Amino acid sequence: MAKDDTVSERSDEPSVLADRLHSAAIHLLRRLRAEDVASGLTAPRLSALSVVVFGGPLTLRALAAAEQVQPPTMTRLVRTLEQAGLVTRRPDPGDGRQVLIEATPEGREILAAGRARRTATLARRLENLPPDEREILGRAAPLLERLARPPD
Amino acid sequence: MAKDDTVSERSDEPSVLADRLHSAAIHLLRRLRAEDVASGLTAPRLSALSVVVFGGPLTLRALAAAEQVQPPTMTRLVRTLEQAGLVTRRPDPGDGRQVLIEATPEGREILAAGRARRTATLARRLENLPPDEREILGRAAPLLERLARPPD
DNA sequence: ATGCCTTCGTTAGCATAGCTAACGACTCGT
DNA sequence: ACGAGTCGTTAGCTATGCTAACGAAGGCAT
Repeated sequence: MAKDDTVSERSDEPSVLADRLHSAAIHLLRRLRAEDVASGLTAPRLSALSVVVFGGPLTLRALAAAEQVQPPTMTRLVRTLEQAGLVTRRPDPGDGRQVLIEATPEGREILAAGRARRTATLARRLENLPPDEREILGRAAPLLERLARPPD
Repeated sequence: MAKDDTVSERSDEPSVLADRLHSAAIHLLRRLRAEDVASGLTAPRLSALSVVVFGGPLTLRALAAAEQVQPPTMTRLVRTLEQAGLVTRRPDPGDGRQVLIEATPEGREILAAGRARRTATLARRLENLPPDEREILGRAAPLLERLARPPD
């Protein structure tokens, strides 16, 4: 192997790059799980709540699609958020089948606090990064989000 | 909010960047889950197998630490890999408490095939990316892996 | 050499989060 | 008005994470 491939290896081969991004995603999430527990909001809950807070009222199906999860999974997720008083559910006035999910003021507060606590560790380490490396990550973030989105 | 912040927002604020990286990691993994199922190897199994294949024989505890998971979780993970014939477990000759985990030839084959299948979708999309964007991701991958590692 | 303390891996039991299948309620087009 | 399609839920399964508790093995001091 190359002498200093630990950090500097520049995976130009797409399949290798894909693999490394995938591996990095797994380990990054495991790394943050501890903070999740402390905040009382697990990763999926926090992620879903975030969409509800910033995405305004939306139907359960839309929320499930946004989170790339099947509807039953989102039903359960929303129920726990509702029981915690972070979101409300009300029937759509125009279509009785649909349910509109909206964040409560408390949900918005909790989200802000939870996000802060959860990303504190990561943010601290980002602050200690050299500016050029932080710059790279700053540009990579939108690309990663795009990669995670459905094909079109 | 800004009009076109969906993709182009350049999160310079560390806490915002941390949050976006976290969100991207969640969605990226959900995106790849379908391929996981098809390959018969879930994300944690594939990740652990990868460490065993490339990290040579190692103890269960070391593997758990490498995967940032508690020992009981790794015990179960290894058992399923062993039942699938992808790894072997043998007692450490020098220390009867420890167990050495090693990949079988079949494990190496399956890993290669599984990784290929799993990352195929992602790799295909990476190939379609403009060279400059792929370059950014190529440089970001090692940084992300470093971020996910324990402090020091 | 004996005993205590630590370390390793396992078992047991719990919570969460994903999925599919099946179903009732509702809408809509004909 | 009725049949087809859509929405959300329930039921039930699997996988993955955790902590607590335990037995087996090693290490060290006396």
